[in-house]
Amino acid sequence: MPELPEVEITRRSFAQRISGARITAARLGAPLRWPLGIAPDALVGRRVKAVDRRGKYLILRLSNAETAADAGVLLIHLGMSGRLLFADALPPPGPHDHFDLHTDQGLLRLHDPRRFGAVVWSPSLDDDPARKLLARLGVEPLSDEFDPARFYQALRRRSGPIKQVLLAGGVVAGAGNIYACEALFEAGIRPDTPACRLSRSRADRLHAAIRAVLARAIERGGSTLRDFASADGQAGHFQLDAAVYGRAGQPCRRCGAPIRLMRQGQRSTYFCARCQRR
DNA sequence: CTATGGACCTGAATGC
DNA sequence: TGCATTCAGGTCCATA
Repeated sequence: MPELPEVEITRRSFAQRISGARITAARLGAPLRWPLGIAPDALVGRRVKAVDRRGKYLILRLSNAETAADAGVLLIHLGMSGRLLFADALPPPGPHDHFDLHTDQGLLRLHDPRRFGAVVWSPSLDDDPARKLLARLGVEPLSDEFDPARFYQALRRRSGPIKQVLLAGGVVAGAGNIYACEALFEAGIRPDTPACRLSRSRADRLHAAIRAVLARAIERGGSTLRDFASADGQAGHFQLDAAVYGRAGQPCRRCGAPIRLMRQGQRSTYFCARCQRR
């Protein structure tokens, strides 16, 4: 479900409301992608200081309720079908509700039918398992660290198709299947172009397109393809703006040629063969 | 080191 | 109607 914009929208929808909350209980459901790494009861008495984001991970920073000392982090990943809810009260957990964090300011729940998501406790971001999970992520696309010259240099070292390089997230984090397709359309680049063959000026266009597409998607509240909603239940609207994603056979909004669909590494890639060139 | 394919899991949509 | 197949917003791991 969630790429960077959906994760960021989710973060914004409950970060303020949960900030400072004292954990009163925690419950696990069916196993997720990785084990929690701590007994749920051991979380009781800690506070949620802040909610940050790195790539597609949410980071709940915990502190000891009495001493205010740092008390680890909870990394939350939504996988393909995950979604968070945060409310004063929620119905009893159903078969797809795999993590409940009860606090004195509300109940945070992870709902994830496919269970590719995860909730992982780590002593700090610099310790495993958080360190290991975050180590492979590329730069944050909306930060100053993402700059055109370094982006171009990083692409020169990759021979794979640019779409798959973006999806892998090792160069720049956060673009998934929707936004990788959309950014490549906006930059006029065919998704199967070898990353190392992009000129500096085309890499610059792609750099700008990635930023613009992700920023616009956040403004629109993310994409709701089937069931995405923020932690307070708001659906997103970016899917209505999509130029190529999910539009196979429909006319390109720019030139009218039919949008094409191809497989790249067992993922669907949508593109306009007239507007996007190698 | 990089690139590729398989694995994980459930539910909805499609095809015969 | 029923059953099999395909596809879905991610990413880790083994293999070459």
